[in-house]
Amino acid sequence: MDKITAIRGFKDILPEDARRFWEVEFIARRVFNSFGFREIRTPIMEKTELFKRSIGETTDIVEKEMYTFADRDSEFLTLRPEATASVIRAYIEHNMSADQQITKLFTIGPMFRRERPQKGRFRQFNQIDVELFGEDRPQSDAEIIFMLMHFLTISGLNNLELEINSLGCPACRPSFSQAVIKFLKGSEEKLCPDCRRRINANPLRVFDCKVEACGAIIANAPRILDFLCSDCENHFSQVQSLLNDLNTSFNINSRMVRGLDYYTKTAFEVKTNALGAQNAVAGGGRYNGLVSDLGGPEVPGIGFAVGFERLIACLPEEGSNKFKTDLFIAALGAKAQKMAFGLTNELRREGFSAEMDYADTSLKAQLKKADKLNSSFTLIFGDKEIDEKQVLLRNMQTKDQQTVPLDGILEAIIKIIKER
RNA sequence: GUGGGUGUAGCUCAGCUGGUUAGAGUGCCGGGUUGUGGCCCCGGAGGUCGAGGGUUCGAACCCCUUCACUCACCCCA
Repeated sequence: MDKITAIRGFKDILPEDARRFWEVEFIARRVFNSFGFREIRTPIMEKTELFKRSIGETTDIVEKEMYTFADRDSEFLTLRPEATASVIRAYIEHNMSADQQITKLFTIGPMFRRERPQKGRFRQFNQIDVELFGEDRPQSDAEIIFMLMHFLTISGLNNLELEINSLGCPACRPSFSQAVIKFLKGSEEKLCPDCRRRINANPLRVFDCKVEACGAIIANAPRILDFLCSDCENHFSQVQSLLNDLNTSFNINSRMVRGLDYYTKTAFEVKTNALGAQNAVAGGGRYNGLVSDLGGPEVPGIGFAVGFERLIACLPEEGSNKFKTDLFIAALGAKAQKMAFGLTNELRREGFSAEMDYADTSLKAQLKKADKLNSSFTLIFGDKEIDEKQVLLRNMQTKDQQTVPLDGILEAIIKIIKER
């Protein structure tokens, strides 16, 4: 019989990692709440149309990376490849813009993209996603970037590099795009095959090509920042100055483009050196036209996504965070076993972690098990102790052993555990 | 979708130019202590050598096919 394994690119999160996920989620909720963001949970599947309209028909994500299938009534559904579209859909659907001028939301959960897996890249992966609607002033850009950096820092990451750029808006980006295409066509022969393809498909992508020859050419390419309209330019310089006020250091990367079509004005990325080729731990930007594109009101928005697995991969290895057990009960003989079974579960009902060995093996084996479970105390008793109405309580660290009257044993144990 | 690397015990890995019962460390179970854990000593269990085919007297090792994992490209968190 063949073993059934997990789907390629889908990973089990084993207990040790699950705990780290839990810890980071806990920090995320606390930080985001203090900045006024509230959690929303949206379905992991949406109508395919939603992603086509938001992410862009010609992006790689939509063209070849989505898990899309026909439902039984032949409607096309897609496992979400990112969260922004779903959050905006919910924002529109529940008329949240009518509720308050500014809406701050975050969501945490799995995303799906059918890419070839590699370090830091999986087909199912988790993102922490934050969105802010209804505010276009540069303060909101700076605030959300500041919050992101703060969150990553107190999660335990260091050596982070924040890069920002402005991608312009529908008023100024087209002239830049044209200038880029013109420039690239001028030196088309010297570009790598990928970039030649990109000239037509997605010209801005040429900017982060890793081929050296392309890099040399691109160094002289037009820069988006020279093409910004006065509104975008003003916005961008204010974002910079506000970030400076918040002591948030950054680099301007005029060659940074973002993969999704909907970004306008501010775009940002956080990079780390601990991830191999997939070095972006978080990325985001402003998307002022997206809400209305999806059928909602004219509401500006800005947001970011953190790669959960990538974040955790950057965290320093921490050692002894072993699972702890308050009490192990070593029972010898049938009568003691029966009593231990009740005691173990009563203790659990009181909120303490308790374990025992149903196998009724040697005391040595049971103590070994207690040790393995990292228990603070072990209660030891057999027929002799039951007859004498006195049981033994062993402190596993100090090896001290005391006798405890069997009468009122539960309360006595709880008291001792609490005192520890 | 394209390219490179790797598949041997639960885990990490040895295994020489092909040679007969495939090893180590660690983990697991037991014993040394008839009722006392960690350290130490001793013993045991655990493998269709990723799968299928081929070459050969003989294959973990060579050849072909295939699958999986992994890294990188593409792209992205």
